[in-house]
Amino acid sequence: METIPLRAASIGAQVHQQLRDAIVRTELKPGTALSEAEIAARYEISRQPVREAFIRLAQEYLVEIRPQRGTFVRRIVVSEVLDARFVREAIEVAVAREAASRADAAGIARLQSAVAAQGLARNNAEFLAADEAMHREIAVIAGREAAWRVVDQVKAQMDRMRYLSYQDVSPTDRLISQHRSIVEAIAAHDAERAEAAVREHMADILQQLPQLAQRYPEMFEGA
Amino acid sequence: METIPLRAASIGAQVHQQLRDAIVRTELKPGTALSEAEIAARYEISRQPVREAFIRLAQEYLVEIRPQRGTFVRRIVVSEVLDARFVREAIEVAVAREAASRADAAGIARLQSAVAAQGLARNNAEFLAADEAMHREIAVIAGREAAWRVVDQVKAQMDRMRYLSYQDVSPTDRLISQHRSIVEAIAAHDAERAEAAVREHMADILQQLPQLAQRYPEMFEGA
DNA sequence: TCTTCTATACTACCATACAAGTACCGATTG
DNA sequence: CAATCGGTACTTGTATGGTAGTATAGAAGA
Repeated sequence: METIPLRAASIGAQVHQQLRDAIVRTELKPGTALSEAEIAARYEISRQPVREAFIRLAQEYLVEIRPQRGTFVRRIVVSEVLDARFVREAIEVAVAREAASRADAAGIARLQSAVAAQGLARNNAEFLAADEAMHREIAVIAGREAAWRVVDQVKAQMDRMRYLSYQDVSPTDRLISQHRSIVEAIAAHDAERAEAAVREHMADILQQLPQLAQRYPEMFEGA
Repeated sequence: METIPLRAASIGAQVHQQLRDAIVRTELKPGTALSEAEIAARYEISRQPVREAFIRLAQEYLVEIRPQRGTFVRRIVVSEVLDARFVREAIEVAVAREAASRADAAGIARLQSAVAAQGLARNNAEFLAADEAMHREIAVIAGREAAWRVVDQVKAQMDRMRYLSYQDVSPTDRLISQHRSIVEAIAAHDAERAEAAVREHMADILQQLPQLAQRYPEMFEGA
């Protein structure tokens, strides 16, 4: 048995990953100017890998490259967040329905423990991680991990908004109880109820959007 | 009134666009080896923009970059085509329902003429272009152009398969009549019927997939 | 004949240098 | 004082050279 060396990812890919995380968690605030040279200096690498990371990020709508001017973390656009929710809801509803019809005992157990883990999260970031893990698990059960990849990309815009509410004002209890409803519906192999539960959940996630847009106007696009 | 200069896209972006088209139309066949140097020479540019185009294509799952080995047009994977269809159906159903509830007279007229145009297509490529135009128009009517961008990216895998059937064996008549059903449902503001029509349509699009996989085994992945 | 080694010709990756465009600050001029 | 011009310090875009890893063909050896 040979251990596959697990090729180290290219520098460009690593930089992309790190910047992406920082942007999604709003450690890099919307509107911030990035610079190939500055980041290259910080990591002690050349500009080229950084540039390639920027290209990847631009394709994900996380930064905007303005030629000869600069590269900027894109501001949050309310309409884009709503569009992301629309797409995510459409996909996740379909995924949840399939999960409801295909879930076995082991999968249901994994879902239940995933929900339980959410109650233990002690801050917003931990909760969001547990949240994401559960949604992904539903996709796995449905045999639609590929669909999750699409959701994962689309929901980045939503996540930026959610990370802004770092105070635990967010009603995590309500979200958890919604998660519980979804899991129960899947466990009962009830596609209709699963769909309804997912839709209700999606409607709630963006509850704070208007307040946040008002509170951090410099991070949002428009007037 | 000043004419905006319309900045020329960077070379890298242009190369990306051209290669993407060629791949989706299967002019560049699945499995083909690409080469930074070779393409750079053909366009008489340097390797760097070509490399950046490769990175963009890799992120769209159209090519696979194998470090120090080469870059290859990804072979068509049947399961990925089916996954693409799943995601596309989920989104387009939601879009069609919204279109049904919001369509006005002008939009309906545009849809009807789009369907009419499909009957005039004289080859597979023309038909597919008209097909795409109509689906996009539905998204416009629904006010969900952003959702269409996601569909557009996901459906590239499906399109490669469809372009393979360049002989007019494909039952375009049937597809057109399905399109007509979708338009009628939207015109009647009947979301339920629109959803059903879209689902039926999506089921039909991949009808030829098994035959194509058997006919062009070198373009498909797996045994 | 079959296997193994070696030279060679690729590949993508990274660093560096240069080019071209933009923003801004300050001096100069009306 | 206001407006304009010009230099400077940025920015991203492109070209090129060098590096390390991979595949392959052919020679040498068993």
